[in-house]
Amino acid sequence: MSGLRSGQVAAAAGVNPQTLRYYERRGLLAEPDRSLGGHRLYPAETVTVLRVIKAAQRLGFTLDEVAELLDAGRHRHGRHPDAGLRARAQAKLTEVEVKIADLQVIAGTLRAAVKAGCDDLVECADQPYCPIPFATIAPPGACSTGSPA
Amino acid sequence: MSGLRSGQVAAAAGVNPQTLRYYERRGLLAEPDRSLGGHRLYPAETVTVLRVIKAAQRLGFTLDEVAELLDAGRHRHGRHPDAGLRARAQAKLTEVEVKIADLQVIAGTLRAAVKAGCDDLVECADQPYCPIPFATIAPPGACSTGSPA
DNA sequence: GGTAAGCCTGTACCTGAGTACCGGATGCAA
DNA sequence: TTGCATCCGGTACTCAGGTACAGGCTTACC
Repeated sequence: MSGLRSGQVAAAAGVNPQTLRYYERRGLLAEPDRSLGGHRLYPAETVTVLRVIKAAQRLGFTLDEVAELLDAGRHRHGRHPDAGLRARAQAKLTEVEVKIADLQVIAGTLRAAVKAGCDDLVECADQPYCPIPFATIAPPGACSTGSPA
Repeated sequence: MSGLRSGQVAAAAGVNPQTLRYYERRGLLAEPDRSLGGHRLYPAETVTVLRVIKAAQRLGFTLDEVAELLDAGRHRHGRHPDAGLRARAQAKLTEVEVKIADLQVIAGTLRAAVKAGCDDLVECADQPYCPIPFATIAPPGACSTGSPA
């Protein structure tokens, strides 16, 4: 027995072996047991944890957020309402929806630019027919929510 | 006369003065004339160029891409079809559309997770009812285009 | 001509998520 | 027991798009 070596875990989860140490530093993976010589020996469930991390990242969570999510799961869930995955997923969903709306505005602008046949940005900027909103263009995420939280 | 000083240009365009030097290094802004003492003196149109840069960034172009776009505009347009703003805007539009589709998949997954009431990622990963696709989750942008270019 | 604000160059730092390299130690199989 | 793959730690680097700081010079106004 003993456990899986870092290379095995990395291969099984499809990540770079260095990433395991990185996640350990970041608090996403618990420090595993060691062999007598100091090599890491992981329990099999580490592979699951890694898959979970990758899935959460895919859903838009940062590593810090993933670390909190994992922690929230470990410390008995349901303590206070913000801590759970459900609430955070809801918040992240809102974020993603805002981002989608933002990109849709951008797509609309690009479509208009293509249609209008703009072919030189600097020249265009002075023309009245150019659909690109040079002056009023907002930084990403600046709109749609009334107050900055 | 002489031109605008860097602080004036930066203020007029709403950017950090350091950013002007940064853009100059990156090839987005031409090297301006200097005063006898070595201070930069910008023509008024630089403010327009900065606004254009910011607008293009907002539309999803990287600074390298913006530099190319500006260059393409300067070197007489219409040479070959890829070079123009129109073609690039079309390509960028496709990129943005892919990103939107990707985020919509993510939003759908988050909605499903909220609805299913998942509350602990690691536990969830072993449950059959959990809607989060841990195993099959793809890296961003991996789908929808058949071959990796 | 004095003084303060502004500008100069060069270098270092920031975020986020890793990846790469180094010299040395360990694990495992033949 | 030898040899080689793997792993160790620590450090440095990557990408993108800036931002900050230090130490010194210039400009502008009174």
